[in-house]
Amino acid sequence: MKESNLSQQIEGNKELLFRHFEQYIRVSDELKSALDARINFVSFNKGELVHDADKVCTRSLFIQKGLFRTYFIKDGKEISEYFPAENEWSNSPKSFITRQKDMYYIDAIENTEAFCLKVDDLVYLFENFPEMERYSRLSMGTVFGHLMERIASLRFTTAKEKYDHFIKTYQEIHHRIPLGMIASYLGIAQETLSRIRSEK
Amino acid sequence: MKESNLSQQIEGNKELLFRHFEQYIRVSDELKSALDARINFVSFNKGELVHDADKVCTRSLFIQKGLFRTYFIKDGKEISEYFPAENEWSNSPKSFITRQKDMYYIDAIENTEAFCLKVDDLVYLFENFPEMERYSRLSMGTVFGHLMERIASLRFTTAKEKYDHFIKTYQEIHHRIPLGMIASYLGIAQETLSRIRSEK
DNA sequence: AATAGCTTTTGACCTGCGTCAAAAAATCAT
DNA sequence: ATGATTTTTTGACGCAGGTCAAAAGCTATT
Repeated sequence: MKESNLSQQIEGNKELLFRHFEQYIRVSDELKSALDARINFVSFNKGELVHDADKVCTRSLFIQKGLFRTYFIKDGKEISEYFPAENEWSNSPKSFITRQKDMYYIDAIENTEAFCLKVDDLVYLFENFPEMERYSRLSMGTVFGHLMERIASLRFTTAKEKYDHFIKTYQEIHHRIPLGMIASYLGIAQETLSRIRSEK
Repeated sequence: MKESNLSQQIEGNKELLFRHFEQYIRVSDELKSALDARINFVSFNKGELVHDADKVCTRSLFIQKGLFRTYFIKDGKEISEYFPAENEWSNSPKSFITRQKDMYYIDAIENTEAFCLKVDDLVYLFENFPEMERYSRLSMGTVFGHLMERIASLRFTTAKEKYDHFIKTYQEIHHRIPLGMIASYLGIAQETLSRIRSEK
C-alpha cells in the first residue's frame, strides 16, 4: 500500500467525494476543509489484502477507481459478501462500528485508488458536524434498501434468477468480477453458474 | 384500530420507549417532552391490517406489547419478510423514507399495543434535535448487522440450518409465529419445515 | 515460449427439498 | 358444542442443482 498527500491531481479528485456527500447533505466550506484535512489517498495493487479479519477495522475507504471484494471464510472456502466499487465506501461494517474483530476480509480485485478516513476522524466529524450524522443516516438508508432487496432475491428463486438479479444490481461491474467469486456471492456452485452462462 | 391519549397507564409506559432511545443517546427533558407531544398510543387486534402496500407508509410504530408480521405477495403467496416484536420499530422502511409506495404489508399476529410516530413529526425531531439523527444512525447500525447475518445464513445452508438460525435470532418469539409464516420467512416449503420440526 | 498455477468448463451421478395431493389437527364463528 | 375454515402433517414422486473428477483455457513468471 502506497500513501501520498501531495499532487494536485489527487487534491482535485476529492471533489468526487464531496459530490458524493452532496447527494445527501449540503457540504459547507468548513466541512470541506475538515474532511480535506482528515482524508488521505491510498492505493492497492490487484490481489492485495486491504483488510484482514484478524484485525479491527479502523478505517473506511471511499473508492475512486477500482474494485474490492469483501469476503469471509466458511469451511475453508472464500465466500464473497459484497463488491465495493467506484463511489462507494468499503470497510468491515460491524468491526468498524464496534471496534471489535469481525469475520470479513477485503482485498482488491483490481488496482484500486481510494480515499481513507479513520474511525477516530469520523467520530470527530460526527461530534463537530451534525450534518455528518444526517449524511450517515441517509446513506445507510440507501444501503439498507439494497440489503433488503438482496434478501428477497435469495429466497424462492432459482439459480438463474439469482444470477439475473445480480447482473441487474451490478450492471456496470459484473464483467470485472471472476465467475467463482460471483457464484459464492450468490450462494450457488460455480459449476452451476458456468452452465447458466453457457446457455445464453 | 383504537386510539387514545389519556390514561396514566399509557403515559407511564412511554418510559419504555425513552429507555430504548437511551440505549443509544442521552434523552434530555426537552427531547422527552417533544417526543411525548408527538407520540400517541394505538392498538390492533390479531389479524388486523396495520399497513397496506397500496398506501404510502407515513408512520412508524414502536411495539410495546404484541407481534407484527411484515410481508409481501409473490405469485399470490404471502412471503414473510420480518417479525417486529416488543421494543422494536415497525414500518415499511423504503416507503416510510421515500414517501412512495412499496411492496410490504404489515399485519398483527397478536393483539398489539404500540406507540405511533408520524414521518412529519420525525422530520421535525430530526430538524430540532440532532441527537435524533445520531440515534437513528446508531440504531440502524444494529439492524444492519442483523440483515448481514441473515444474508449469510440464507446462502450455503440446508433448510435445517436456516431453521436453527431462525430459532437463535428469534429465541423469545419463535413459538408465537405460525409455521407457515416461518417457512416463507426462511425461503423453504412449509412441508419441509414441518418435517424438520418433527424429527427432534 | 515453456512451465506452473489458477480459473472455468464439461460430464456423470446423486440427494435435499420442492410440488402435488390428501388426511389429520387446530382454530374460529355461530 | 358443532360444523366450517385454516393450518399442519404425512406420503409419493421428480428435478434443480450440489458434489466429485478431470479436461480445457487463462495468466503470470522466469
